[in-house]
Amino acid sequence: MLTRSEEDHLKAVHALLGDGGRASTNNVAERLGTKASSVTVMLKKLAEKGLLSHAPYYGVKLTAKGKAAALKLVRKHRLWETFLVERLGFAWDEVHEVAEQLEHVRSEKLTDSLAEYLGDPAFDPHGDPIPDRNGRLALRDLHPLVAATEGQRVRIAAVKDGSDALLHLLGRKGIGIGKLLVVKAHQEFDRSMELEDTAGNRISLSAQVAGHLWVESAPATKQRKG
Amino acid sequence: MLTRSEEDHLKAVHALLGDGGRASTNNVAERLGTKASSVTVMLKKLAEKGLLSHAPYYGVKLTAKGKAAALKLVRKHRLWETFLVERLGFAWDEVHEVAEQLEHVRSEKLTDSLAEYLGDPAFDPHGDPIPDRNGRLALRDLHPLVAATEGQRVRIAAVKDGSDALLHLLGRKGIGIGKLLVVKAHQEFDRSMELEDTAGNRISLSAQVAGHLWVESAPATKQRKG
DNA sequence: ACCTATTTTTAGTTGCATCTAATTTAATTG
DNA sequence: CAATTAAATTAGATGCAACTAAAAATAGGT
Ligand SMILES: [Mn+2]
Ligand SMILES: [Mn+2]
Ligand SMILES: [Mn+2]
Ligand SMILES: [Mn+2]
Repeated sequence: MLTRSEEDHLKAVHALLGDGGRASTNNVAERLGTKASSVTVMLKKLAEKGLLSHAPYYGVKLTAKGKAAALKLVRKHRLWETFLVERLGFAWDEVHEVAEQLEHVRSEKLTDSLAEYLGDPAFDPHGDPIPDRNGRLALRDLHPLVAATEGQRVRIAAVKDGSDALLHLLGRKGIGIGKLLVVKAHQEFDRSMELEDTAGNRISLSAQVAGHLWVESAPATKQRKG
Repeated sequence: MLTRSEEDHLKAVHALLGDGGRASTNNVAERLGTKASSVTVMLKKLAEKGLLSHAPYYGVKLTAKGKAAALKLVRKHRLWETFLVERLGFAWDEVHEVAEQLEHVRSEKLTDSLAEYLGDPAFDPHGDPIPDRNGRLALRDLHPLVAATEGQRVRIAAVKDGSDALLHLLGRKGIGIGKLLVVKAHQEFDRSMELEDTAGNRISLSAQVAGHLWVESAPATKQRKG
């Protein structure tokens, strides 16, 4: 049985490794708002419990057991986010903090009932995939928006590493998951992008904002969502 | 800001006092599955924070602030129970433990959105009243089932202090909140009761079980629920 | 290859929530 | 009303999760 703190550390390690990155002690500490020394102690404890292997001064690697446990937490976090947005009417920039608490509620039945209630969603409100009961993730062919060429039609598919402030800004600009856009221009000067939505509205995104957006190529004919 | 343990102690004190009873250190400890010495320490802390007054060796009384905080917790607990039963399909004997966790999730917006989503219910799955935003409870005229006279029509309105095992048993006997029953007989010998439902099925309840049930008198003509 | 800056770990401390054991206070009863 | 019993509190210990400060190990630059 993991404590709440152990769960948060495990999830942080998983998230950092998942980005192809390395889960350094400092990285984890920064993500959790604690200090490196505290993280070292927790990593030792997680290693003790067989969730990861820890080579002091080198780094950390999740075991199969650790990976499975982390995916369960990710599943719970994203299911709750989905519930908050789709059922309770939260904005997508208001859910993270609450889901951060809800993910620790312990009940297999709760998680599975919630998933079923929501229609076993494959993606959360930020476009992140929701692991299924067995930890499997839906696969998609995503591209960074900033790599899209002028004239290309794209559909917003995910916001990666989006702070609440970024999400709020995007919301105000009318950008959400599923939104169809046409790339109008890449500005050489500041690498900002000009886009146009299906209603003909112009949307300008700074390089910093656009860099967080991932898209699917959108066939000109078919269309899923406004 | 209260810790989870402080919240649980406050809620226990409120529940024990509410039954007209006294919230003795031992009562609280038993309710929480801890020891009296631990409770003393927590009561001192809650008194420190202005939620209750504690006269050592005498007893404890909630302040207005403490009462309000306790009612908020009760509200959250019962709203979650309602959600679990009405939306996620939990049985009424499966929700307490999970709600015991969910009640500690901190978010005003979550509580209010959940209440609204559920249609601002006034009673939880066990027939207990759900405090509104301002801590107000719906009033009803309830009577103990064991005081009902032979031939009387009653509607099950609440199960008081029901363990999960009791709730499960009642469920198996087909008894739930809103159920209409006619009292057929009180057995002198063991104080058990014979009842009949609207479909003509006979239900026999031991004194121990019947003692937990509270009813409204049911007018012979009008009828709310099967 | 050595020195230095950075990262990580270890050691020792604090606050919290529990426990057991000892003490104190209150209640009961002969 | 004194003695006994029961209840509550205090004292001291433990485990957890954090911290700061000190030590150790690694990585880079000359
Ligand atoms: Mn969390
Ligand atoms: Mn998300
Ligand atoms: Mn609780
Ligand atoms: Mn209830």
